[in-house]
Amino acid sequence: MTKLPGQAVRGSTTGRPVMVIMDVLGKRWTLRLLWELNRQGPGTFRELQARCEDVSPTSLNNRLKDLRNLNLIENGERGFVLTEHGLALSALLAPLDQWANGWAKATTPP
Amino acid sequence: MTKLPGQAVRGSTTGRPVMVIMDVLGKRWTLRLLWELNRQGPGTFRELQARCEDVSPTSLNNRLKDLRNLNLIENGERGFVLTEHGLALSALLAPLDQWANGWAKATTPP
DNA sequence: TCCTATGCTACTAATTATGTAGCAATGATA
DNA sequence: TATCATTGCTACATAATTAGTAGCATAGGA
Repeated sequence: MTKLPGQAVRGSTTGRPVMVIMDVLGKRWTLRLLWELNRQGPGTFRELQARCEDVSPTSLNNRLKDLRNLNLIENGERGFVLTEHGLALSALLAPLDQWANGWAKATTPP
Repeated sequence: MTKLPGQAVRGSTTGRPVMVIMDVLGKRWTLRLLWELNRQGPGTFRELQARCEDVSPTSLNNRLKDLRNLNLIENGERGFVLTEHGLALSALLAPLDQWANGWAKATTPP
């Protein structure tokens, strides 16, 4: 199910790590989950469901499985937590916010 | 079809720009396309298809539509080109490569 | 006129996501 | 001890998205 580094993914037979990560980031809710875990910290299953405005449990569970298999999150005391790697990855996403604001301002009429 | 900034997307009714962009980035091939356009420059429809290891024309066309509607790519002389905003966005993705290599090294056994 | 390359569409099949209901396990409460 | 609430999670049916194959219309060059 979850594709690990070294394994082929859709669009890349090489298994190059960046291709593997782009494959999971290209699944629905993955980016959002990393975003929420980074911004609001650890959360339980149902908390995360609420933060993502009622993502279905099926989808949430699948994404959590993916992230766990890839060593990006783990089960902690207070629910699901970013690992060291997950934290670093989600930190890379932080500049997206500022970029998006400038982009939206220039792209859409007021 | 394509959701513009200010419009509700799955998981966010606010239309916040960062949510809108995470919605499209969460569709298959979006990240990969930005990646390829940034790394290898502009390309024709069929070139991009090849770079993405034979993505179906249906999917490619849908993603190109999305990116065009969002002012991230445009049709230039040599095919599809990143706009100013698209270039800035894809530049944000560049650190993913280095991160992924470190992550894979630590995550998977040799 | 023929050939090539362009972007792109129709159509069907496969994969993935959603929505609803609810389960088993754990721990607190009464 | 018998509830009760919360935990992570699953079953199942439906809907939406993606993929694969074939091919079209247009434009340009030989």
